[in-house]
Amino acid sequence: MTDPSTHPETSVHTLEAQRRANRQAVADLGLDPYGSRLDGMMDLASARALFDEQAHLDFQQAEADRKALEKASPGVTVPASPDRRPRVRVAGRVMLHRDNGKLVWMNLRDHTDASFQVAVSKRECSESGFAVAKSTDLGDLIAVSGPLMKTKAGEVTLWAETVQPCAKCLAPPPEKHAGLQDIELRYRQRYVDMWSNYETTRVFQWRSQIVAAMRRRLSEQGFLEVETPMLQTQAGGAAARPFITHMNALDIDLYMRIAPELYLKRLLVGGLPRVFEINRNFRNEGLDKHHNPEFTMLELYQAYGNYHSVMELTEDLVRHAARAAAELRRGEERVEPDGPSLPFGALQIDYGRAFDRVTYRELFIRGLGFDPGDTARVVSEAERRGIRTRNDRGDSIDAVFIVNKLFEDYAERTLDPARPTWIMDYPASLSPLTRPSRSNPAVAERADLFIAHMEIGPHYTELNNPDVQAAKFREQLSGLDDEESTFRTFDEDFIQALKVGMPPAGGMGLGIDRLMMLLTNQPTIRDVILFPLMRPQRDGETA
RNA sequence: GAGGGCGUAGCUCAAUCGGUAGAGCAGCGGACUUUUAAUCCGGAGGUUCAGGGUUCGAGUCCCUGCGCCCUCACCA
Repeated sequence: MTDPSTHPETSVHTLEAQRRANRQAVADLGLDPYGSRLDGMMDLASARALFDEQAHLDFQQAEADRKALEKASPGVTVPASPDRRPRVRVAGRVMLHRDNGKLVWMNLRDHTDASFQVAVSKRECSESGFAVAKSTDLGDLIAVSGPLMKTKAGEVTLWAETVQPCAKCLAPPPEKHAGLQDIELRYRQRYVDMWSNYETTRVFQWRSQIVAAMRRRLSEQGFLEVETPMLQTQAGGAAARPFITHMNALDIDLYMRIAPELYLKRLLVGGLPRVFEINRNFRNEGLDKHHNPEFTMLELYQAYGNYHSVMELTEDLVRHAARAAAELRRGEERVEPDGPSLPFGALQIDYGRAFDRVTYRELFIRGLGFDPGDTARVVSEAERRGIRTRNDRGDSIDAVFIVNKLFEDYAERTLDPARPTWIMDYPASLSPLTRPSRSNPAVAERADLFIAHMEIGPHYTELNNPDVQAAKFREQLSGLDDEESTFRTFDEDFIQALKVGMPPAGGMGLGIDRLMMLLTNQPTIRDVILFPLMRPQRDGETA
């Protein structure tokens, strides 16, 4: 292995070469530019909070008195002023560097504070600390210790006594005011995006804390978090194309899961009445501002519940999450601290009031002006609007799919995006795997939550009759084309589990990424996923 | 998968009808002990995404490829 630092001639850019030289200047002081263990460290926000106004004023006064006395009595040595100012040791990334000659001003950033001011004076700082400050580049990590004071302009500042290098930033940093703007670079080099654009770090801190609040809420309500297989021998629980991988030891193909559903239901059979999982699903499909091939889903099952009971649960959970988000985002414009209402782009979404409820049929009539059961009208209206009513072979497409196309294009869009809304009671024929309503077998006991025109999560009354489930599996399999039938199989073991007896249950899935877009006000799913999938770069390639 | 847009200095962005590729920041040399995107003086920095073509002349027009973004399609 060759150390690139000892071979700077290998196409090292000028700017990096300069930084390597500055790193050498630190090494020449006898210091390790890459630092070492430091105890008694404090984050920047905690340090700032420790500032003591009175101690600062007392010290200033004492110093003024001392200097006056020295002036009045030349030759007399006056003892140093008593200093009760809190002393702290902090570390951070250097965001700004203002070198005034014998006084260097820097602004540090860490995960708690976007800008924390440090002053390094040749008079008060250690000799090596001052030298380190002089050779510091933007983007370096440094540790600083000293008392907290306030400048003339009123800014809390660490007046450094020591400055130590922690890590050199050899890569030239983004523009110091605008930050890293290039969208592609922000995703590819998230580690630069995060420190350069402080908002990015905050969004991911919020995401983690909001999900933690949701976990606590579910735990309080008796739900147990579990982890079920991601590598599955058959990809079940949803209708989606899976990723296929291969296991060498058993020489079998495996599927990355598209949903945990069939395993979570096995746990209901096993006797856990309330289970949930927050984890990744993988779907081998397109990607856009609402889809990433791997995404995080909260899936939950409640024994002895139904779709109404899990709707109530979700409504409480989402409201609770919104409250947590509002608490974290307190002080932001259009954020109400107790959380009934949060901005999402131009919208202001109210999570406090009861979510709207509308049945599929009602919404269809509202959007289209006629009953979805009127098949002749459905076909004629579809044709009038240019929607296909025949497939490639010229056969009539089943009316229920035409109804749904009309529904998605003309009815869903009539929803108020600022009002979280449940669409309930989907046609049974559209939801073949859902339990039909006992009072009206034509509708499925299913509800879907929509916010800001995004589908957030389906809610179901689960099937627990093994014979009905088996029949529905078979029905689903019979209608598949060649491609689909390669990865859609009959899950014998799941049917076996249902034969053992699964309690009646409500189940739901909640798209965590989309919910986080809403609660952190981010326009695309990539902005709430730390490392969204990017096509690999083939640099240096010539045609 | 289809259509549209974009790709210029390390970063953020300009460049009129096809006519010598510019600025700010960063970086470099110098001055400066209360600065706030510090300021002042001086100098430096380019395979205009890659490859080909048209032209006296291409960042600009044409073709191909790569990547990103947007819209649509696919997609519980």
